[in-house]
Amino acid sequence: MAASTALNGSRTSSRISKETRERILKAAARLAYRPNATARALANRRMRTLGLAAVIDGGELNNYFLEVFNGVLEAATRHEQNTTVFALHDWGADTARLHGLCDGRIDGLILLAPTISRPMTRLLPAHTPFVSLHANIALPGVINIESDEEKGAREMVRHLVRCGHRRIMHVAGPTRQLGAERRFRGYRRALAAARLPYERDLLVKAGYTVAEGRAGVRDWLRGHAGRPVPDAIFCANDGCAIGCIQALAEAGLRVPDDISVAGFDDTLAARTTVPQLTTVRQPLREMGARAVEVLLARIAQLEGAGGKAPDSPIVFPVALVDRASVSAPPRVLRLVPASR
Amino acid sequence: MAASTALNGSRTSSRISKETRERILKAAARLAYRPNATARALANRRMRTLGLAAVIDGGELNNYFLEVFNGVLEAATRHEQNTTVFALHDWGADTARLHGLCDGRIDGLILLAPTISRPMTRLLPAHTPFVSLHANIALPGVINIESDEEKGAREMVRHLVRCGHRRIMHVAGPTRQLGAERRFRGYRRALAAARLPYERDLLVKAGYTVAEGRAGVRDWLRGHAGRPVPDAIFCANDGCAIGCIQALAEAGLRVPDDISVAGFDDTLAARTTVPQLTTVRQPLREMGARAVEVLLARIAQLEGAGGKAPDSPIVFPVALVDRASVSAPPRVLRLVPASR
DNA sequence: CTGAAAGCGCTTACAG
DNA sequence: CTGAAAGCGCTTACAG
Repeated sequence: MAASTALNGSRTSSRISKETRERILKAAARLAYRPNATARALANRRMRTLGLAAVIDGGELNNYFLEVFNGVLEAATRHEQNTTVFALHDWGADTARLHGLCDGRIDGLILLAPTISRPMTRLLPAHTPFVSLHANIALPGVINIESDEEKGAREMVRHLVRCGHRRIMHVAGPTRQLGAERRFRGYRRALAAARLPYERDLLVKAGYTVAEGRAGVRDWLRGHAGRPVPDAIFCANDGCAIGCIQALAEAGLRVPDDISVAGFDDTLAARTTVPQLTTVRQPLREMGARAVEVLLARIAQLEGAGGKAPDSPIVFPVALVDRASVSAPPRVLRLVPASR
Repeated sequence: MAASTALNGSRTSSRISKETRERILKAAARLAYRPNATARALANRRMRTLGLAAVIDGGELNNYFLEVFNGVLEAATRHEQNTTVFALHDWGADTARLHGLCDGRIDGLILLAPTISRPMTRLLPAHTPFVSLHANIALPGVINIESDEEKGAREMVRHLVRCGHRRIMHVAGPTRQLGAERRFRGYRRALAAARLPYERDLLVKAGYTVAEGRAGVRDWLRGHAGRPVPDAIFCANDGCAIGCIQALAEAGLRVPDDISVAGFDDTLAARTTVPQLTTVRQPLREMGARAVEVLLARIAQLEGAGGKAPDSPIVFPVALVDRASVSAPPRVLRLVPASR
């Protein structure tokens, strides 16, 4: 008992004499004593570790994950919490697996971009605090962290228009994904605001991966040989923007000389590509850090330790990042080259 | 007792009657019973979670980490192990922090690219199984997983020579880093084998980040205005190769038309850059997965459960991946443009 | 086949 | 100020 309170500085009814405390501390140092974490967790009902559940998209964690994870890890470390990562293959099939994690090994869980259907919502473990990031629907009792994606899309398209572009293509993200829909909506609103027509032919349905962006744009180009290329392409995220640039390069079109391309997210990939991407920055890292803070507040709240967690969604602002992949349109009309 | 053995199917002296077992199982299902992980861990001395310690380089986890982590996570999930990630800022300063992790919360630890000095080696926690990946020095009692980096470098430079390049620059990684040294050595050996001179002026000391690659090459170009550019550049990793391409682009030099650039590692970045990088593939994902397997074998071994862990380093083969950033040298001599 | 008991290594009222 | 005791929720010999 004396050892426990001396080592933890915890406040019980008990006081320890200076002498005893020092004797304990000295002995602990000599023995390189480490309190056993599992015994402590069992007694405290607190593991001091947070979970991060992410779907591995196409078999691998991507740059979006990396960015958020950097923020999560930073904040968790700052609060002396460990972080354990759970890779799911599918939110639908693996919702059950989440229960296996809520067995005392974590104190709370961050759901990363969960696409959970309304009925499945009731299958979520009941007694574990959650926070979600970019959730597709509002999960009951779960605070969601998101950003103003529609506005970001609007501003990017407005920027393209200001640069002189008129025929602006949109390479869209996964259908029925809330974020992708918001970006698409922002695109249409910005066109309308600029009194530009929305042309169905300039919408390419792709997804968030490089491969999908590449395939989508490649197919479009194949189907439009000899016709004019768009002035600019607004892609639903950085990943498919990169795929898009690859497809353009294969067709002999240069970015931004022949055609401008913009992304969304500002992940590491936007900075480590040539040309660097003009994109909409979501502060993913800060959002990840915030998820940790909110989750910790929620845990403290449930423990009755005061601390109020917010209960409405937290919306982060977005910002346009102007780099090298967007410029003014070329003077001469570019046509889609015949495919090789 | 009956519940425990029925639920775990564990083999004690005890047998449970079919009836009792079924009654237990049914009750467990009805109550949605989950054994508490910490209590279980306390009794078993086994948490079923593995740690991954990584230094966050320049404030963020990078593509190298992402690649390895994908493999670690995949293998850990397959073996029903959780994975917790520890971010260190510095191997020197934070070696002590590792002790805080070896307190029962993990069963073993993967050290990712540790640069631990010889004397610090004795400060590592003694009773936790370790595996290292790309360790700078052999850690006593720790199995290291690495790849044949020197050979990879040799083959890449040989490939450049075969493409017709003669003046081949090397953008080097961090000094005193074993891997970077091996790559540099491979470069020199390949030059010697091709009877090409090693020119000190064609060595740029950079590092593994995009920023360092960019700055290194930019400075070199500034210092060589009006002089011929190299035929090709072999970079110590993909990150600095991308920085290199950015610096070349800023100077108006195109890859691979004006100059060829090769990377090393084959991280996600190599595939998501335009042009896609010709690079040396280290099977980072497989190496991460293997780290898990070896660690698990080591844990089983220490538990006396048989299972032999290897004790000499495991060396993975490398492979040249020929993509778009390397081609034959241009017909005309390129000079470094005057800086703008 | 079944169940009482001790133990894993901590924390925290509680009685002296 | 100090220490004996109970409890956190499991597992596993051990005696019936």
